[in-house]
Amino acid sequence: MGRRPTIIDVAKLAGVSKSTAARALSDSPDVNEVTRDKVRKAAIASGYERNHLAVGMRSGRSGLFGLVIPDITNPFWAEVARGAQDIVGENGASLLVFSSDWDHDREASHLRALRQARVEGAIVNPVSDNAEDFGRFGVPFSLIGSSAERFPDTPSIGSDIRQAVRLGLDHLVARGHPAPALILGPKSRLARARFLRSVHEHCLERDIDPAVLQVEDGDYTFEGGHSAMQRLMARQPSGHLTVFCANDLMALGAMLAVREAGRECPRDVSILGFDGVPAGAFSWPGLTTIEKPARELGRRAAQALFDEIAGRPQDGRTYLPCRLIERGSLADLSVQTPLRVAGAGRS
Amino acid sequence: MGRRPTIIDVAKLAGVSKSTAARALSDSPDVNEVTRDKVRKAAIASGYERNHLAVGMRSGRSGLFGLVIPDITNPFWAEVARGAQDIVGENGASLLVFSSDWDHDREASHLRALRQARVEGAIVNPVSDNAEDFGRFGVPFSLIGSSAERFPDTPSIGSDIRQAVRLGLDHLVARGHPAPALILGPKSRLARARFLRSVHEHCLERDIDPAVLQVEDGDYTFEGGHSAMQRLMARQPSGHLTVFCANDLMALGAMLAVREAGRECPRDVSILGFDGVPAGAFSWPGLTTIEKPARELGRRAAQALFDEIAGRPQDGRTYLPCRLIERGSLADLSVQTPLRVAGAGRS
DNA sequence: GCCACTTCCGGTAACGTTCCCAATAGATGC
DNA sequence: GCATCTATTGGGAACGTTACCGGAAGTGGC
Repeated sequence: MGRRPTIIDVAKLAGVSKSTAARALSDSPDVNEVTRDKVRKAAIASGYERNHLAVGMRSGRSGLFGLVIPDITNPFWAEVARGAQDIVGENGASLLVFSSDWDHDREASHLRALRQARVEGAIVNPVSDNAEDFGRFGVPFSLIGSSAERFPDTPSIGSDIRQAVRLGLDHLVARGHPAPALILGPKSRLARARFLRSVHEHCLERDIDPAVLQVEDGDYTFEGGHSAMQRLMARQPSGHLTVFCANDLMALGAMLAVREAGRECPRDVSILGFDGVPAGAFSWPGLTTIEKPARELGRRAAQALFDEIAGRPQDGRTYLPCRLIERGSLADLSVQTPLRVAGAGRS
Repeated sequence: MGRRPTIIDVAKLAGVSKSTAARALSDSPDVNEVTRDKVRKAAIASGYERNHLAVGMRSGRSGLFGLVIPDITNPFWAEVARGAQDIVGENGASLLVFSSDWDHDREASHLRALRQARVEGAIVNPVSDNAEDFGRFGVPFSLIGSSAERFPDTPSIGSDIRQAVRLGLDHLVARGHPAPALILGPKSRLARARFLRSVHEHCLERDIDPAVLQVEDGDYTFEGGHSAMQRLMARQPSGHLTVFCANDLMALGAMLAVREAGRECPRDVSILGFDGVPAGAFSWPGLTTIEKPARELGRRAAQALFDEIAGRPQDGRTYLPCRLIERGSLADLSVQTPLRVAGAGRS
């Protein structure tokens, strides 16, 4: 009894040929309802389960999709994975998940595994800046994240950084912080340039000279944000300090630096993050931040894949809007300042 | 050129039979080195990549493994997934990842998908308390987490709750908190009973009457910890309060409640968590907690699977030790108290 | 010079499924 | 009653791989 039942066993049990059994179980219209019932009962009785390996071989459709992200342990990418998982599951397929650790070789090896598994499509956040790798990938794929911009002619999904930065700057200005300091990522990263460019554009729109903005480089880590904030405070030891961080982890690190320096957020220092990681909700004060639609990113990327495979028209690059989450890390200077200037205010 | 090259193409290009080509590429000793080289070159030249679907069908080994966890978005389970991913990858296989959302039907459907994909083995955190489901699973599997105890005769991995609780209680006693209040999970959960039982055992060992301990029920959420803490503070409005929470999320919720009540942690309230989630490092104060070895859990579960498949002897149930992480949420009453009592102290 | 043995290779079958084609039977039209 | 049509079924081939079996050389011993 070690063997799993095959469709031949089912056919035998139902007293029909394997062709008929296959037809019955795949809802083909060319089979008598009575026969279909008989086959279905036989399938259940024998504990038959379709062998997807064989199906994939015969039909060319493996029912498998691939996801290659930097690290499943990173909450942002976990959300992306979940979104992709959901859509892939809804379409009756399964998802192979890989973590590349931002490593070229690992990425390449995972892509090879994906091809060998004959996945029908793959969602990738590319570490590689070598477009050729993907040109010869040989499997439908959609790219996710900012580095996808390097591959202009493939469908890709990302968050709308320009809109996100506008959202952040609007909020900062409305709260009376017209010229925030910036804690950015390392110069080597494409995302840094994009973020900075967006800030500049929006500053110009508001007649703010971008050169006025203080800039510190971090490395997208907690520690990086922490030391960047220390440098910022050293440069401006008094007065209210406002910081717009390029990600939440650095913002959280900055918050710690503020507290260690004996200053208080948001009384002395205002902090705005960018990402929407869960930890931002548990800090004190809660981190005001701009949330990237991580799960939706994963859903869209998967959907794009199915659309592409089905031959439905593709959008090319899609940018998803971000959302501002107000928690408590931003002081409202717009109320305080008029009071001081005018010396009076209602209630 | 749409077709992917097969081993027959390679054989043709190399001027040998497909049997020889297959042998050459699978490192069989029964092939001349010169021929092997010829085949290898032909394989590279044609861009051949082994079709795992066909291999799986012929050999019965799909190179696929499955993982079913409650939610990949949960940092604990993401770590588990990562551990499993790493071990599976090291063995040249790939991992199918599913999220069950603690839902029976979803779990069942994912297990079916796993069987149909002909995975060689699966790692599951079972939602179901129905052992029969797994008895007839028909695929080697290893269980992970506390509910695995319901399946005594299958290999399973979990964290050592008794050891963890001992660690926590030792630390609490050493810091001068002999009788902490407890914020637990809901009564319906097996994990709650286990945690509570361990606490009782360790209390008895120290001649502490377990009945003295205040107990509040949470539901493992941030909000649940928040309201449980409010109830606790209402019951004991003054004096130092110490709380041992059954998970970090509730501990973080409790911390917020403390702050909202105008009390301060750790000055007025000491909090000990349990899990080791990353967010605990970003709170203020940092959460002192007991870390479960999540990634190692995943690694071990995967390793157990490979051992089982290879026919290596199995341990049955394995409990992995936890680790105390000291951050700042616990006051040191052992110093303070003697000072008050004795009225003097050095420096 | 014959036999046994090793080394290497080719042919064929099989894994489980689906697709295509042909065949059967009954129904319909004339 | 015969041709035609439809509904339903069965038989084979094919997907790409590996395992098994047998054969062809070459080697060495006597």
